[in-house]
Amino acid sequence: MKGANVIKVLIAEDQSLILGALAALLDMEDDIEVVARAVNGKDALKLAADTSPDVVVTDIEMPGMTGLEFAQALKEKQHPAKVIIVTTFARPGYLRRALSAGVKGYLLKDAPANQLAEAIRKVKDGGKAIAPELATEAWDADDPLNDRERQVLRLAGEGLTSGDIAKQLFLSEGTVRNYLSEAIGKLGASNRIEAARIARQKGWL
Amino acid sequence: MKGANVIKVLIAEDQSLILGALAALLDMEDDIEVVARAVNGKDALKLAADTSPDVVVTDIEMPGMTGLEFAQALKEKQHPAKVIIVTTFARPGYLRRALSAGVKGYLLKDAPANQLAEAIRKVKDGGKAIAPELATEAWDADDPLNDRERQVLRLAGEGLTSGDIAKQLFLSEGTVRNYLSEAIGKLGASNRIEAARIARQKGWL
DNA sequence: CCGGGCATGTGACAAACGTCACAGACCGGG
DNA sequence: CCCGGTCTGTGACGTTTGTCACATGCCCGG
Repeated sequence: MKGANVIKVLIAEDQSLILGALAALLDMEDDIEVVARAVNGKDALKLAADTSPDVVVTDIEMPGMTGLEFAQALKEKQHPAKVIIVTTFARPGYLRRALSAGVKGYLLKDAPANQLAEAIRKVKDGGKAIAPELATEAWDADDPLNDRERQVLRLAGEGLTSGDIAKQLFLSEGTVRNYLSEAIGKLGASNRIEAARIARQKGWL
Repeated sequence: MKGANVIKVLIAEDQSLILGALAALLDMEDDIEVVARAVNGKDALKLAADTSPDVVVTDIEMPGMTGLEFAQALKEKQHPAKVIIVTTFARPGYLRRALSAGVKGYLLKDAPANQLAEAIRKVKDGGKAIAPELATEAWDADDPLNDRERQVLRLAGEGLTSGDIAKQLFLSEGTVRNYLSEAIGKLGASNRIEAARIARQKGWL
């Protein structure tokens, strides 16, 4: 549990207070050493190259580059570090995207505090650590929206009218209404507001 | 910095991982001792009575009883503990409600990690600790909504139709439309969706 | 008791929304 | 080449939304 056997960890988290607190939590473990901290994905990418951590712990929602994009980038660079996502959001869509980015762990912020260290050890040894409440329902539904529907729905969720959306996407208003109608149908909603809410909650944005 | 001079702290935070991490962070300080932890406002209230902490650090958004309601309750019981709010949300409405509940500190989760301990010491000594980015803009706008408008707008933001809202609140549909129209006007929005978005973002729910 | 707020309801109207059937354009595979 | 998708647009239709003027009832202070 010492010397060369220490697990080197990089933490990425945009809320500094949480970042510091997580670091303090992990530093209490004998076999874990926090070798670097980053407040966004870009910094994390650079620091990962410099400090070659064994495991990266990252949030998802960060300004600039999200944790998911960061994991994707690490994978493309064939960096050997294992990635663990720690997030507030139990959204199946997030987990799916995370897994296809090669992420090895996905924990929720309301998991017990000791699970983080456990997950790090497990992942370091080649295992996986997925939050149990998500492991099962991850595959309950695929994102049924296509790109246009997603774009239109996102803008509708901001409060734009069909006409506004049409102008922004260079479509006719009728077409926008058609896409919205499609999306509402696919999501089982009864209007654009509910549809946007559902899509957001599932992580389909 | 030891013995009777240690500051006794209670932490309330619904995300266990963050709760544990914050506790670890504070336990590193010689003059601070975490005497209790709670994952919601109700537990916090009971533990505050049992352990008589000097300072309570609490999140706002927790299931059941929010941090703001908790602060209010502590004040009504005339409990001597000072309250520090730690939250993600820089919403003027929240800060205002917090201050009128007698809260002594209001920090954002993206503040530097060492500020929490600093804030605790400051508040313990009778001072205040308000996140600087909020201190100024706290008074830029008052919540213009009345209770009915708030209720109606909240439901509208969920995607309910005017008719649904009317049934739920035992109002006529026309009245619901009137309240919505009022709210939309007051908030400078152009439809219910935008109005809900604005109100949510300002912390007026 | 009166007057003025406030909460609630009504009716009417234009605008926006949601649905549907359908049509042209394009693109790829057989 | 034609056939089948997918994307986009149109027109029509009934429904919901947003706005406004106005009515009713209720309570509180003078």
